[in-house]
Amino acid sequence: MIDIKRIREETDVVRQAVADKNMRVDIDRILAVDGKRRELETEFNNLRHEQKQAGEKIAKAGKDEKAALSQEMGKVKARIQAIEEDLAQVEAELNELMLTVPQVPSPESPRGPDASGNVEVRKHGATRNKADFGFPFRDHVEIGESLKLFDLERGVKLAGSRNYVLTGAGAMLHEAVLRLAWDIMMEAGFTPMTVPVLVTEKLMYGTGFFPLHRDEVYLCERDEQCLVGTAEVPVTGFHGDEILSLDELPKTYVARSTCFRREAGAAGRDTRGLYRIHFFDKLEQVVVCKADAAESAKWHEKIIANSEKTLQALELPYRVVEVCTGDMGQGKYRMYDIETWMPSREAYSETHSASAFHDFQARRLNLRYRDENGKPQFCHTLNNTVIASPRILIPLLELNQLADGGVRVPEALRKYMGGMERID
RNA sequence: GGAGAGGUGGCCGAGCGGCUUAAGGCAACGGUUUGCUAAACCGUCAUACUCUGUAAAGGGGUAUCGGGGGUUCGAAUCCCCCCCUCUCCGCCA
Repeated sequence: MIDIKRIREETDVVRQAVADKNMRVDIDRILAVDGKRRELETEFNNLRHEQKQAGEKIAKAGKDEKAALSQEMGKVKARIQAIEEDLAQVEAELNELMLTVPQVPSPESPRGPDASGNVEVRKHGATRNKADFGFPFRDHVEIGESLKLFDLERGVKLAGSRNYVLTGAGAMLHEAVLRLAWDIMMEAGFTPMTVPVLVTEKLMYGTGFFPLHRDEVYLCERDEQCLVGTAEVPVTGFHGDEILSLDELPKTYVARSTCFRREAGAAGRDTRGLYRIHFFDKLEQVVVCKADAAESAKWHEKIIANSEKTLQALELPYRVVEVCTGDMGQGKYRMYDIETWMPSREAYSETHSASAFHDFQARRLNLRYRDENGKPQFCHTLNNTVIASPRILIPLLELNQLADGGVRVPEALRKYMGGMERID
């Protein structure tokens, strides 16, 4: 959500944001409905004022006068009820429209229509293609099946397409990666938490996933709850409807959760292996800080650094990409993806996503703090993947495969795997 | 899942149709007093929208007593539905 005043006062800026983000939002309609709302509200307020004053008079009046006044106020009551009905309708429409208005992106974000407009910021580590291995390259599916690291067929048997079961050393590797990431975040001083993964719809609106991305979410409609696609949802919502004091900011949280995604728009895409699946585990970092662009930007850098540190510990080559306006999504102010090199795809592929929202989520969540002058302000929120598995196992297995068919375990993971140096 | 009791400002807690613009207390903040601290005393002490107004400020109005609907000239107060919390019972990792 953005401030409606901004739509009134900086209409062109908002229009440009809609265009830059490749969205369609009827700004004129919003302005019209907002005007109508204010008109009705003023009338409502005036009538209520009249009603309240009359109420005082009636309380003190004699019997006859009381009856006369009451009858008179009956008319006012009817008008108030009519206006209330109109107002409710207008407010509902305005709210619905407002939920679709994008955050105005950073002037520094590259402008572009889609992923093609994203800009590489930096690279780390040496990449290797299939031909560079010096022995017949096997992709992660072949490695996993031969070493019994996961079972895709039985995953489908249990839960349908895009499901899987990690087994044996595969499950161990999955846990090891998450535990390494956990320890890195503990060292960074973030506060760990466990959070519900089945949450209210209100929270999905609050974090900006609804209404636009409803199709991508599993609904438990009988209970009016949703399975989250990321721990960002409950963690960012943790302080919703609160006014934090300045001295308790920033809040730096990290939470592991299973993430559920319908992948509704991706039918037929990335169907092989563990790349695009309906559930996975992710360690997510979330920062809530004061509404200061520089402060917010500083934390954005910090949470990206945490993720890079994790990838470096895993010895994985990656690049950081700045996401352009057309690809960043409705709520984002600025966004970076980290893409890890995957030899089977002969490409860097998205494994992390670092977003700065400014006050977009905080407004929807009513997440505030009291500033230096004691005035409530909306916080800024940010989040980034620390590690998501099993997707990260794709480059991990492929890049560490050995000529003899085994897989080398990276140094940093060995202590989480009982000292195991290789998987055979 | 069954039975009962509740949900009022940052917290405690009164109010159960119109002298409530939500009493009183605690905490917090500002001030007076003081050698310092404490105490005492005085003051401030919700949020949102809106109108008015200013260099800042300020002032007026409306809404909000878990959420929604209803009754009434008038609802924190009465009625209905929902949500949540607590106690007891049942079930359970």
